[in-house]
Amino acid sequence: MASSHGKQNGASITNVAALADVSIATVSRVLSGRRTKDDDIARRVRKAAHELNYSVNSAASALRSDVSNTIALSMPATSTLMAASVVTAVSEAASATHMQLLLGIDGTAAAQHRRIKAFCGHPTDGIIVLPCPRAGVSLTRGIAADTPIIQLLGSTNLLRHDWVSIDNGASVELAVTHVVERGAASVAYLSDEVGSSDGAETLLAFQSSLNLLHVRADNEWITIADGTVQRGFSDTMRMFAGRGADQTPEAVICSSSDTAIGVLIALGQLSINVPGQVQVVSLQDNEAAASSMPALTSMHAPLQQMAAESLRLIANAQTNGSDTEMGARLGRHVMFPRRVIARQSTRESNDD
Amino acid sequence: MASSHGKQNGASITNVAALADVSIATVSRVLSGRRTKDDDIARRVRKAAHELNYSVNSAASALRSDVSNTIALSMPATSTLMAASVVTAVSEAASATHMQLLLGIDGTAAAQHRRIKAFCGHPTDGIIVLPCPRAGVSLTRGIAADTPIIQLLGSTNLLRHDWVSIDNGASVELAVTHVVERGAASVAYLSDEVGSSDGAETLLAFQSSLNLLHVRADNEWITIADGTVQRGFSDTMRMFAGRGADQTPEAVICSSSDTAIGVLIALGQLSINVPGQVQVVSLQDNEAAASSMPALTSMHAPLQQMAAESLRLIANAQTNGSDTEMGARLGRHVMFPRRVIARQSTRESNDD
DNA sequence: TTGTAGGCGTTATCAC
DNA sequence: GTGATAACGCCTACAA
Repeated sequence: MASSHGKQNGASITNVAALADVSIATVSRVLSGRRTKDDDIARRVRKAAHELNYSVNSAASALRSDVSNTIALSMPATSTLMAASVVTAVSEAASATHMQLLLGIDGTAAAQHRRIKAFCGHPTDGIIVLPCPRAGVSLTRGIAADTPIIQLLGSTNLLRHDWVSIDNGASVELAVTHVVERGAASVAYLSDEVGSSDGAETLLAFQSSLNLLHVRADNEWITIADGTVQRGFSDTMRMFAGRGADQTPEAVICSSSDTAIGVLIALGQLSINVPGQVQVVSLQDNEAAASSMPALTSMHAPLQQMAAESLRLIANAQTNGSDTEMGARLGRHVMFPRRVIARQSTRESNDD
Repeated sequence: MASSHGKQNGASITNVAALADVSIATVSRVLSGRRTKDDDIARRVRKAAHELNYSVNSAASALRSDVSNTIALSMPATSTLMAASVVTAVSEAASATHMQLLLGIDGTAAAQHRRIKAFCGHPTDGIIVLPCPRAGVSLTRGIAADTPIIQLLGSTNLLRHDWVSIDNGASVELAVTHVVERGAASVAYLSDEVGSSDGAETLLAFQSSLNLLHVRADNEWITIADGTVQRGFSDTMRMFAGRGADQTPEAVICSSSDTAIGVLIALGQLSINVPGQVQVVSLQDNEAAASSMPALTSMHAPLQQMAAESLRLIANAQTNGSDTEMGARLGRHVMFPRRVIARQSTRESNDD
């Protein structure tokens, strides 16, 4: 008769010990790798465990050892591709270190606050937090847990803990460098709304890159608007229609991939060759970028590395403990620039 | 001095009991709502718990009671908007029932198999599985757990358990009905590749809808290709350029939103009014659909309801237990049609 | 209604 | 290196 509860497969460490004819302590040691030798006993234990389809009850393990091999991830409720990529990256990083991943998605800062608090109650080795768009510094107020918390992404360090984020300035500089290395001497920039600090920071970095790399950019080549396909289409029509090559930029950098695809379609209508006459780059990748014609060169955050770094910081915080004074501490800040994914909308490098 | 382990906030049920001057049993009962009265004792307990920032140790709770309030979700590693929406929906459904969510993302069927097995080891009340694209029926081979497993989405029932999926046929019929109710008598269909069984099923259902609703669709109005913006643009140019109104469809249905946006841009170039002369609908929603000009009417799966239904099936399976014979059982199959999100690219309904 | 005590499955501590 | 035993924090019969 099966258990009437949601109980797991009946096999426990006791059954394995009985079958292997050893003590439960030995079973525990063999299966957790705390035993060096690989003799007959070890084999017997592993065989018994396999036969019984045994796997440790992580609740009991966590209860006794205070190590849960579980990390938690708290995110805002944005159904964007970026969010999906973050989840995937963190999940893979967790798997790589044999950790389970607990996920909580919340729409408001208040809900996220409760979520983080609940995570602290769970036996969790660490918590990764992507702050809600409009969250304040009170996100971890009143949460005095020993559990290490680290912030991933976001524009400011809300949690006052370790922080892993994107280097927007370095990213746009890399984009400009990319097209310049491939022969462009003048660049247009179709910017996001600068309401967000990210947008403003990126625009600023773009302008300083111009000086740094001796690139021309007329004022009317820098536009600020939404990130739609149509915006890219209309901006490009206005910028390129009926003008000679010396009155138009040799490269277009867009904040969003959708905008860049609008640019590609408009240039196609105008019979302007990409990447021959004009190169196009997007600062952010999306699903459509790889399948556009020509395929769009775009940038994306190295989320795998950022997730791995987050886990490293958690592991590090655990060994260090909270022995350091926590007064006005702001934690480490690790920044990663986006990487260029070179596709057909930019030329072969001159360096090759 | 803080604990040197990754230990949680020091407060345990014993501390709360001491501070409230009651026994731990009373604390447990009050906090789990198993005590009806709301007298002074209950208040004292809650106050003490709050002051100590106490939250139950779920590992201990799960160990003792065999109910973990945790469900697991196993997904393939596709960084798509759909995947993000599924995760969000399941997370919200879990939160609504006060469940924690354990997430595992895997790229291969073999990895997913291991993942599901690992989930069974954890104290988990149920497992929701989105099968990897090319997974076989061996996905749960050798996993004889009492933990209920249910399949979410996918084209075939791989797990031979309860299954919650999308009704593609009903969805496309709803799309055709939508434009017909708004005055269209002829419809074009820009289909996905029919390599997937989903695509073929949808195309078939589209054709049967034509008869059912007495709608005209010339052969050349039905095209099968990729789901890009450019495809929509070029198909539309070919279909509409230089033709009179009696030679063109009054509505265009697209499998993908990107394709539909290409259609919108092309119709704009041809000065054909949307939705006045031609209505446009996409069978799938994406980020860009709401911000296109005009905003794109599209469909999306009712993932919140599907997630809630999944949890309901899990809860149901728990009470039923595995007392029913498991021989050739295939489980219940619950199908949901996509819903129409009416935006500007289709007209006001005649019924209004 | 309340308190007491036993046990969930595992790991840590101790003797051997 | 091995085995007996005590904890981990909580829930729940059972007794009061």
